[in-house]
Amino acid sequence: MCQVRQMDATDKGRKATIKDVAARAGVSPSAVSIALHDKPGVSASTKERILQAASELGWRPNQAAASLSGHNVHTVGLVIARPARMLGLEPFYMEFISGIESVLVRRSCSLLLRLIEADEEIQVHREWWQGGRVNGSILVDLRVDDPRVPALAEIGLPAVVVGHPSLAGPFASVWTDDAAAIVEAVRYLAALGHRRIDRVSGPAELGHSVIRTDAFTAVTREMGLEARTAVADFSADQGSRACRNLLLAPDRPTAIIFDNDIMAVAALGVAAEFGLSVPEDLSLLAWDDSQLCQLTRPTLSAMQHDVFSFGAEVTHALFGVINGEEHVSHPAQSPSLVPRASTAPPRR
Amino acid sequence: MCQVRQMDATDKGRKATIKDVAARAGVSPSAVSIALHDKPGVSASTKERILQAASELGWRPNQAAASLSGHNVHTVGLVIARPARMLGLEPFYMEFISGIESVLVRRSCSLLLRLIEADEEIQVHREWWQGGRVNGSILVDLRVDDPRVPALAEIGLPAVVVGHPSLAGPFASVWTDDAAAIVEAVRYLAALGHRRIDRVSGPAELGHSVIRTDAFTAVTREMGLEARTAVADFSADQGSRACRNLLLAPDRPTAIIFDNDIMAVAALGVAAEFGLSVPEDLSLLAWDDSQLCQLTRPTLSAMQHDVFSFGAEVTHALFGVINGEEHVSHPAQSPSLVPRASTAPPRR
DNA sequence: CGGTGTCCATAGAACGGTCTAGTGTTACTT
DNA sequence: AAGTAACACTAGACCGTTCTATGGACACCG
Repeated sequence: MCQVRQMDATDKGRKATIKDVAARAGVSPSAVSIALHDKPGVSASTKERILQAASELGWRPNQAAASLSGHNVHTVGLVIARPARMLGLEPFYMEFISGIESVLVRRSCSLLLRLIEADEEIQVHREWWQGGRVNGSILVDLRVDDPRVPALAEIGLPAVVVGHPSLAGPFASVWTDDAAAIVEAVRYLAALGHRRIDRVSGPAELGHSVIRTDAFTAVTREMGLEARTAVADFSADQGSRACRNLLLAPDRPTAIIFDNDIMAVAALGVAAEFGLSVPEDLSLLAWDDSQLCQLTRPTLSAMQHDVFSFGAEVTHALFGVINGEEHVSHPAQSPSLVPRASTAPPRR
Repeated sequence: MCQVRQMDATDKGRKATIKDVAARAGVSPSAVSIALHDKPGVSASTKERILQAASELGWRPNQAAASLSGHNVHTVGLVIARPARMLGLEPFYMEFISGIESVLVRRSCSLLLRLIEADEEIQVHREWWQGGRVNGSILVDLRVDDPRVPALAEIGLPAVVVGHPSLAGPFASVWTDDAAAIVEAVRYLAALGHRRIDRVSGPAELGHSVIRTDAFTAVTREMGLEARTAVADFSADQGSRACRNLLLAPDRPTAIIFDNDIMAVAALGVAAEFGLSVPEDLSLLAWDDSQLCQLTRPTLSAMQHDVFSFGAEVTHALFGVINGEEHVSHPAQSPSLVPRASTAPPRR
């Protein structure tokens, strides 16, 4: 792909190296390294002189070189396996990334981000970790028996899993209690009087879909409700299709729960198609509350979840892992119900 | 900050190096390097054997090492100077980043992303470029006489500026013709019959705000319209405040143009506060069309702009620069007007 | 006065690649 | 058959750090 750095680039403003700094301060490169890292081994006065020289030359240590000798690279990795187009549409990831950055900023760290199409995620992480380009990574969208878990544990990548510990294997994890949230959602709708509650889930292979589906099945059965889950992929398209299918069934639901906000918004359109008014004929409940839910008419009730803080917490946990702390895993705040205009008792 | 990699990490799954591959294939490390890069110097059979050995060991060259010897690092940089919280709320950046990734994916490249708070952007780029961590960078949010331009040109960073060539100095740039778009917007509103058209702009120090403001002033004067620009910062808060100020003026506007979509959405709320109905009493026109504009009631007319493609084009241009191509600068598609329900002829 | 620490500072070997300047082999000229 | 060109391959320097030895200088101790 892209070529070697341009010639006209390298001869301009040749970068200062540790040697230049050492020469200017009249010491050896080793002394410079020691001074920079606040290690014992140079006198206060020499250190002063070295730092002075470094700042005069505008020198910052070359991280690639530092990484080669096994040092901190001030970078964490994130690989997302979704088509690029979708990333821009889904509020979740951007908020999550913002949350990550909010922690990184404080430590002057960067995020190495890669979107992939197929199943190359393990490769990418290997390359990043073994190539010393990241200090650790965040793993998202865990599937059941995710192959990443054994593979990345094997190479010793410091990582935090976003998802339930049951999915995380030996890795630390930060998760939301999706089962509890599903129970809360179902109880709420049942309390309003709904007896047939359906649900549109995310991809079945995702670990949290499974957890939610299991909890949903259990709680509805326990409460003696009619229930069904249709599977979609978080996109508006598949969300509306799934919603349509549910509404076409002979025993039409009076309430539907969605696994994200995009699909719930799409369902508003489907309800209109069917001539159903929301919430009188059909209640809709979204997940991953975002601005979207407040901008629609009617506004959407949602399981609210502070994704920004979630991202921050995950990143915080990752630094815990990197620093070798124990007991890093913990649940994040559970989604909580925000009733808005899209849920109400069923008609009659 | 974070520590050196953990011990229990490095002793697990020790990474294969070029030497291991060389040993297994029975050749020298140089031969491996040559084979990997498809350079002349090894026979077809040896090359085959080497690649075989490499794949058996799962070896990928260490990019930090490669970077040290002046090689491609498959990474481009992006620094954004906004508070982390805002990033998640504004659809623009996420779509822009998705567009960038859509091009990077095809070349197996990563994006190195950094959010900063103060004026440290030049530092970050220096570190990345001189440290061989990126092959080039994308510069966004250019200000008038932006200090980044001379500083980064000086160190020879390959970069593409997102913004008008007049802001880009020696750098290549990709830009939208904001002046033409402003003219289109004003002509449209004037054609509907509006005589007093106001505008809420982004921060005055941003280069494209200046360009839009100048064009706005020029075209309204030329057409003999009353016009005024209030300055905000793209946030919903400041957007509504600015909008309120404009509506409180004795000669109230019948139409307002906004510099992004968030502020336009916020203005819907302000109109409601004032008891003004949109579009009868007040027409609103947004910029940077996104899902938001279609989800509000009434839907918002907007200057539509394919931000995803824009990001892709910018990235494409950056690879052009990195590969030493000439004539990389070019305008991107101009925003075009999408009339929806928030614009109409003024009452009476 | 020799031995033993402590403190400063340095030399030099990694780290994992790339690349230049070779060294041997062949094969082809003449 | 000697000269040479083309090819296959390698030794070793180098990139910019960090880090482990190690060496001097000086003070303190017995």
